[in-house]
Amino acid sequence: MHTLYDPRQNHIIAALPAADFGRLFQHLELAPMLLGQVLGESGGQMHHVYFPTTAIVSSHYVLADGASAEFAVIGNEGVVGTSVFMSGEATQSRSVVHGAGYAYRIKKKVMLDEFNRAGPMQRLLLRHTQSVLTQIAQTAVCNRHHSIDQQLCRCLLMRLDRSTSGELVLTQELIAGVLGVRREGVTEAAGRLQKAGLIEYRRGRITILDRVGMEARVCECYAVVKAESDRLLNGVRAWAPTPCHLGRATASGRHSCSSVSPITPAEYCSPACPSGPS
Amino acid sequence: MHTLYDPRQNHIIAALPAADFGRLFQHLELAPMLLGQVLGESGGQMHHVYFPTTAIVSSHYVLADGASAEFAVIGNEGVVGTSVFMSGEATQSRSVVHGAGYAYRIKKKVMLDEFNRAGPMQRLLLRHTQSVLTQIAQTAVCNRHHSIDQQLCRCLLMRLDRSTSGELVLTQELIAGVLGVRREGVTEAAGRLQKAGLIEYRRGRITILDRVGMEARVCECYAVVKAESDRLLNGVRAWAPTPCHLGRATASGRHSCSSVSPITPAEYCSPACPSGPS
DNA sequence: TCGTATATGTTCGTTACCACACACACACCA
DNA sequence: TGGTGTGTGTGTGGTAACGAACATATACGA
Repeated sequence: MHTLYDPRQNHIIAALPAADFGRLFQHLELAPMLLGQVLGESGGQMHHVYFPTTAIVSSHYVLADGASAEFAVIGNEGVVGTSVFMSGEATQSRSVVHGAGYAYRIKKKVMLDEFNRAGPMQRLLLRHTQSVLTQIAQTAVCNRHHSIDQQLCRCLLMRLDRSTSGELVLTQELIAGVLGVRREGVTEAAGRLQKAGLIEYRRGRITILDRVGMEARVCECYAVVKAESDRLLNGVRAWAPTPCHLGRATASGRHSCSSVSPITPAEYCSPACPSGPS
Repeated sequence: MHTLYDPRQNHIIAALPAADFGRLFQHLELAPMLLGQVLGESGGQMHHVYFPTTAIVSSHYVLADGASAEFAVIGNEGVVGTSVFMSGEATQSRSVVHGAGYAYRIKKKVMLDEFNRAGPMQRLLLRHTQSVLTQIAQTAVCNRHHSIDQQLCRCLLMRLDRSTSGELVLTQELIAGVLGVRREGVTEAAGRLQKAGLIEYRRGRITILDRVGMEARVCECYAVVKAESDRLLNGVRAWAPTPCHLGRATASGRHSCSSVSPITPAEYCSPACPSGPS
């Protein structure tokens, strides 16, 4: 359907109505994303907004002493550079390419103008920002409560979801930086996963052998973030319902009191609802 | 200047131009916020957006096993219920009143209409959301790298900043839930702070005796979040400059390349720039 | 083909935090 | 005034992750 280089490989671009897409098309610039390339530096401004197609971008914080931790992974489901339209001007985070590939980028000013039209693009961008917000919050809790093993699973699965091939190109050193733990800790955790037959790796390349096994070992954070991301993305595409297992705290039916949402109440807890964490 | 019950005690409301404020005024409803009151449940929808004046609200995640961790504290500088205008419909977080007081609330639909005017209110809300985003991300990193002592300091200082009195009403049990650690850990940390003469406490009431000492002991996260919050807030009020110490990674002058921002470049690094962390 | 940089594996003692158990004490109400 | 509940203090042992030092293996270019 799509050619190899089609901006609509990015879900946000793909969700745009034809008119909006047509207007933006001429401003979309194909940008090769090299492993390790820095898109946005902490405290700096971004001059473009990036819509990854095959690339994977990691956003993380770097503390004064050099310690860091990732709080979001963005692939072709999202956009890098939310601070541009969030009126933030600068961002406190650092965005680095963790999976080589391509992205389409748009100049900051063009993006701002498009955002200020308050049309579909604005809605899409805000939804995505909301999903990133969820991802960050979940990461905060995950960092507090879950083991390195679980977080390694989460890290790998999130990257696999955004990867075109089944093999991930990343070193344990890099993962350690991402998770904010020691490299040795990652070596040990990865060793355990390999011994369990879940993954296989060699010098900077990791292959997930048993996806189901990984999902059984990962903490709930992975499923929650994925479900929320899917919900918000589907929401902008086809106004799909909230997955029912997300409403565990209000299962008494508060969902149905929606008055302004375009979601069809009758669709709640449809068969398409993904299964929750084990 | 303000009466005791004035919505403009909330900084976002206060930053609205007269015309916008006038339009919204009739929809602002004073709501007493009781300690422990739940404003938004995980997975549920919010029917109002809250602008705290004297109340303090804590947003946190609750994991499936009941473990939790706070990722944002919101007082009169912000707004509770961002998911309403972020097109999210539902939120994955839980918002609880941690400081009794008042807030003004607006019905969801009114808020949405106002947001979709794409005027000053939208800009204000997006800026605040960006600041919350920073707060969450920093919390994620803080949870990973910093000690309970430091996080307790951060927790207390953030609440003190948003409190009207110098005495905080919260138990160690509550703090433990906020930080996502054991109650005993908080007892020990609080004991150390008291022994050092920084705080004084008795059964559910904590007084900060030595603010400077607390700021010396807290991790950088407190200062970073506060600076970013101030920057974004000042930005919406008087289009004030980015505090110079925030631009450490791009001190070579990338700030001044702003082309679409209404910030006056000449004002960068003005004398009003707050001092950074020690 | 070999040298080298880089990635991974392994060990040690140390530390912060956890889980559980229980003693104490203040505040409030009957 | 004395009971009761809730908040706080303390101790014991266990564990996950840390910090540092070092051993080994792989990929790749000279």
